[in-house]
Amino acid sequence: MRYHRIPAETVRRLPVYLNALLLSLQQGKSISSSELSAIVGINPLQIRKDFSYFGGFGTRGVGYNIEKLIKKIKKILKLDSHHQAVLVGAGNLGSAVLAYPGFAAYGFQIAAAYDSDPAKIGKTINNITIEDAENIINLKKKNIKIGIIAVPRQQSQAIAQSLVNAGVTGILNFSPCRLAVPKRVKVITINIATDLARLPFYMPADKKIGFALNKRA
Amino acid sequence: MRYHRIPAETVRRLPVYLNALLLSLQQGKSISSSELSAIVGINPLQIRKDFSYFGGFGTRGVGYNIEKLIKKIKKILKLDSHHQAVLVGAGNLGSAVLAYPGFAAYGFQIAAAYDSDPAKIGKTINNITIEDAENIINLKKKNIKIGIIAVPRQQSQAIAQSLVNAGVTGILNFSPCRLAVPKRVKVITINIATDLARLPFYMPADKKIGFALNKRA
DNA sequence: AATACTTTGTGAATACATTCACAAAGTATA
DNA sequence: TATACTTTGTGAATGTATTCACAAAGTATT
Ligand SMILES: NC(=O)c1ccc[n+]([C@@H]2O[C@H](COP(=O)([O-])OP(=O)(O)OC[C@H]3O[C@@H](n4cnc5c(N)ncnc54)[C@H](O)[C@@H]3O)[C@@H](O)[C@H]2O)c1
Ligand SMILES: NC(=O)c1ccc[n+]([C@@H]2O[C@H](COP(=O)([O-])OP(=O)(O)OC[C@H]3O[C@@H](n4cnc5c(N)ncnc54)[C@H](O)[C@@H]3O)[C@@H](O)[C@H]2O)c1
Repeated sequence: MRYHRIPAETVRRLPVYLNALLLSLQQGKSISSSELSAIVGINPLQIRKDFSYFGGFGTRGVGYNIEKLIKKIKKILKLDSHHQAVLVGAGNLGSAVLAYPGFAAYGFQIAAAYDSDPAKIGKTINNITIEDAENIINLKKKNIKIGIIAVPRQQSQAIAQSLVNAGVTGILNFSPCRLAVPKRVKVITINIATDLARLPFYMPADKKIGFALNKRA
Repeated sequence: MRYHRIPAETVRRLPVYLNALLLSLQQGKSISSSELSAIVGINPLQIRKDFSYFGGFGTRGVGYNIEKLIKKIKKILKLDSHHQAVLVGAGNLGSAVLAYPGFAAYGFQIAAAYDSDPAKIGKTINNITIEDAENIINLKKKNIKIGIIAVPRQQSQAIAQSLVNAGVTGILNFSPCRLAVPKRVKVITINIATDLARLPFYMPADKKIGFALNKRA
């Protein structure tokens, strides 16, 4: 079981498989790579290769035991234990994240939320009372190692710094900017605007109807 | 100028460069690949290689003319014309997207929003009045070709179908599922939960203090 | 038990992406 | 104008990821 050496692209796909497998639990006991492929839209050969990186454990002629596979993927991704996270910035996006129930399936729980706006501090969303961002200290003692940043771009670096100082070693960042952090801290940035911005590149160009008519004439 | 042949990874980075360049416009007239690198956190060699795919246009010894570079990237990404989009699902996440002013910098404008909840239909967010999702028809006539999906997972496929029927050829999907669409339609899925789920994999394991003490003793 | 069929698993081949090494073309300075 | 310096640009080399071809190991059927 060589946990290192798992390709980054495989690590990116594993949670997608996990998501599909959790939904397939009711369907039956086992699932084949081609059935899984139909759900997630990833080539079955790729799926088998991905699983092979941490040791084959399907049964030939049948497929993969779903429960076993879920356990295995959770272990690889370190999702076999629960994770507490804090949210910083309870604005539009932050509130949506705070209200989302879907993180629990992966073992995540948002344990606290922070903002700097006095109008927001003290309010409660989804049973979490928003605290003053000044109080982001010693999260390690509460066993919190994940921070979610949803503050304006200009404030993100300072917040990242506070989180790291408080003991956070993993950050999910929604701000459209790079965060400078120590090497041991992992940052995953979700940049909604840049994802939207590459959509037109892949879209077909408009057909010029006038031109088509000209060709006909 | 071979617009095809641009690597997918380069297309992914171009909007990131664009974002940084728009912010650098005030700073000066030109920017070097290493200065840009400092902002975006991407190796300068990689940056130059990326730009070289659509023809070198920096000046050696100086760098790249920022305005010219912005124009060029916008053209490649087809962001030189404006794009109208519709949002479907004005819930927590959808409302955040609707309220976000940052898409305008890339030439995007949300022209309409839809929901199926009678309690939401008729409400106005950011000058957009939410319409009944039944009315997603003939968007092509209004020159709308981009749809943003922020409805619950179970409803996403049906909404995708409606959007495609209405003439949409590009979809930004926030639902944690695959969407089956015709080949000509491009889907980019942002799956916040799966991005969060691969964070623990990269985070350092806890140091067991007790064990460390034992070693000392 | 033999045969046909299904599905996993893997080394090798291919495709794709990044990095290297260095030439080319500019600026700045004496 | 020569020399030093800076920065871009690119073919080749290296590294990473995907796909191919096929063996291996199971199930189902006769
Ligand atoms: N909403 C979107 O669709 C969207 C899209 C792309 C990117 N983003 C990015 O996500 C981030 C959040 O966006 P949003 O739309 O929720 O913005 P928002 O303005 O609605 O929310 C930001 C929140 O952060 C709080 N805040 C500001 N400074 C703070 C500080 N120092 N400490 C703690 N809290 C602080 C504000 O009080 C506010 O509640 C931004 O960086 C934005 O660029 C959002
Ligand atoms: N909020 C998050 O942080 C988060 C994180 C990960 C994924 N997501 C995904 O994003 C999507 C939206 O999440 P959300 O938190 O905004 O959910 P939400 O429940 O707050 O909003 C969903 C909205 O869609 C509307 N809707 C339902 N069926 C519809 C239909 N047929 N046509 C039009 N509108 C319809 C609902 O009325 C509601 O307003 C979901 O698929 C969710 O899984 C959200």
